[in-house]
Amino acid sequence: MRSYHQRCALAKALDVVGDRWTLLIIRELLIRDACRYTDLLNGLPGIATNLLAERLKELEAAGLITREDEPPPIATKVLRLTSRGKELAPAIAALGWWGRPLLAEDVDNDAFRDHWVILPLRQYVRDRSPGARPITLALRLGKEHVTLETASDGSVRVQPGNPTRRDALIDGEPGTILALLSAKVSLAAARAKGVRFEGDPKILRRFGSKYTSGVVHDSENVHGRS
Amino acid sequence: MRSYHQRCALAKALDVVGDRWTLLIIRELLIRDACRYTDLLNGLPGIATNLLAERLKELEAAGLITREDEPPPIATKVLRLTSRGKELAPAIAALGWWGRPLLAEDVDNDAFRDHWVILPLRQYVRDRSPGARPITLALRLGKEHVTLETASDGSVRVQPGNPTRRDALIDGEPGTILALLSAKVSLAAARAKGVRFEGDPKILRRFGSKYTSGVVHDSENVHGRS
DNA sequence: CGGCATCCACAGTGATACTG
DNA sequence: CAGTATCACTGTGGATGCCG
Repeated sequence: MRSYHQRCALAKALDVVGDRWTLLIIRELLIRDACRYTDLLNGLPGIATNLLAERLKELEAAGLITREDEPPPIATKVLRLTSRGKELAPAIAALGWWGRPLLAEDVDNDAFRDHWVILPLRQYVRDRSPGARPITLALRLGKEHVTLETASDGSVRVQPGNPTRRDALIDGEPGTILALLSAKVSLAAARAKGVRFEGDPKILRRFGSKYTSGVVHDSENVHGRS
Repeated sequence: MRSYHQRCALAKALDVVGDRWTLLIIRELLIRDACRYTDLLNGLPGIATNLLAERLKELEAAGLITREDEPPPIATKVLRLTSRGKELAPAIAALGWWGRPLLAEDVDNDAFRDHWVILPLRQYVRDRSPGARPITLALRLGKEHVTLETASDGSVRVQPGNPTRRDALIDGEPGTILALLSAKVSLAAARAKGVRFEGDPKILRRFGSKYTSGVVHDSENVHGRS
C-alpha cells in the first residue's frame, strides 16, 4: 500500500496493516498461531493466491510474521505472528466488536469457516468462578476441534485442537455454541438447536459473557438433563 | 470497497471502514465533531477531492455520518459522526496505540497537522487528582487552539477551540506539549524546547499519562519557575 | 499437494482541471 | 465552498502454469 505520509499514529498503523486482506490474514494467524500457506488460503475465502503471497512478504518485511522451517516431521514452512504482530489483537478485537451488529447482513451469501468463532469466544466468554477447579471443555464445530480451558484469573484460553483430557464436550453449530457459552441461551434451547452436550451441565454455569449478566444457566438448568 | 463476503465481525467491519482513507476521515470527525468538506480536505493531506466526496457518500449511506444544513449564520453543510460512527473511537484508539512505535519513521517527509495531537491527548492524558477543583487549560499549537478540561472521574475532555476562562495556557509544539501533559518531560525541559507556559506550574502536577507513572513534575517542579 | 509466479480484465486511486 | 469530470496509473481477483 502507498503510505499516507502523515505523522499520525493511526495513519502509520494503516500504512502497515491498512491494505486489503492484511487484517484478515492477521486474524487467521491470531486464531491458529502456527499456519501453513494453505491453511491461510482455506481460512480466507476469496483471496487470490498471488495476493496472499505478496501480503505475507510485506508482513514479514514489516516484522509482523515469521516463516520458518520446522523440525523434520513437518515438511512445510510454518507462519507465525511475532510478538509485534500479536499486539494487534486488541485493535482487531475492537474492530470486530464494532462490526458485530453487521453480522446479520447477507447471512446466506457469506462464506463461513467454523474456526472463526474462536475469536469471539476468546473475547466474550469468561469464567464466572475463577477460584474453582480448572475446567477443560472440548468443542466440536463441524470438523473443527476447539479446546477451552479456564485460567485462574477468570480468563478462558481458547485454542484450536482436541484436548487430551476433558470435563465436557459440546458439539454443534458455532453460533449456538457461542450463545450457550456466553449464557445467552439455555442448554435446553441450545439442544433444541441441535447441540449435543456430554458431561455435567452444571459446568456450563461457570461460563458467561463479559458483557451481559448471563443468568440463563441457573434458572433453566433443571431442563438441562432432558 | 468490495465486500469480503465472510460471516465474520471483523470482515464486516472492514467491509464498511476498510477502504483506503475511510478511517482517517473518521479520525478527523472524531477530533472536530462538526466539519466542513474543506476542513476534511485540509486535515487529510494527500486525499483526492473526488475520493473524499465518494467516501463521504459511502459513510453517509452506511449510517456513520450525517451532512446537514445549519441554521442561518452558517452557510455551508456540516458533517458529523452519528453515534454509530463515534463507536469507532475505541477501535481507532487501539490501532493508533499499536502504530505509536512507527511514528519515528520518515519524520521529515511526513505531512503534519497540529490538531492531530488531540487524539493522543484524549487517549493518554489523565487527571491525577480527580477530586480536586476542575481545571481548564488552553493549548496553542501553531494556529490551532485546544481546550482541555478535567472531569470529575479523572478523565480529561480535549476539544478544539479556545476556552472562555482558563487556569493556564501552554503554547508550543504538539509533541512537546503531549510529552509535558503526559508527564514524560518536566516544565523546564519543555521550556527548553520552546514551550511558553502561563499560570501556576503546580497545575501541571494534575496531569499524567494513563500508561506511565509520570513523576517528572513533582521532582523537577523547583526548576519550573526559571 | 503445497507454494508460489505470471498474465490479464477490471475496479479503485491520485492528480489536475473544471463547474455551480 | 463543495464538489464533478477526466484520465493515467496501480491494485485486485480470477485463472492458470510451474516446480519440488
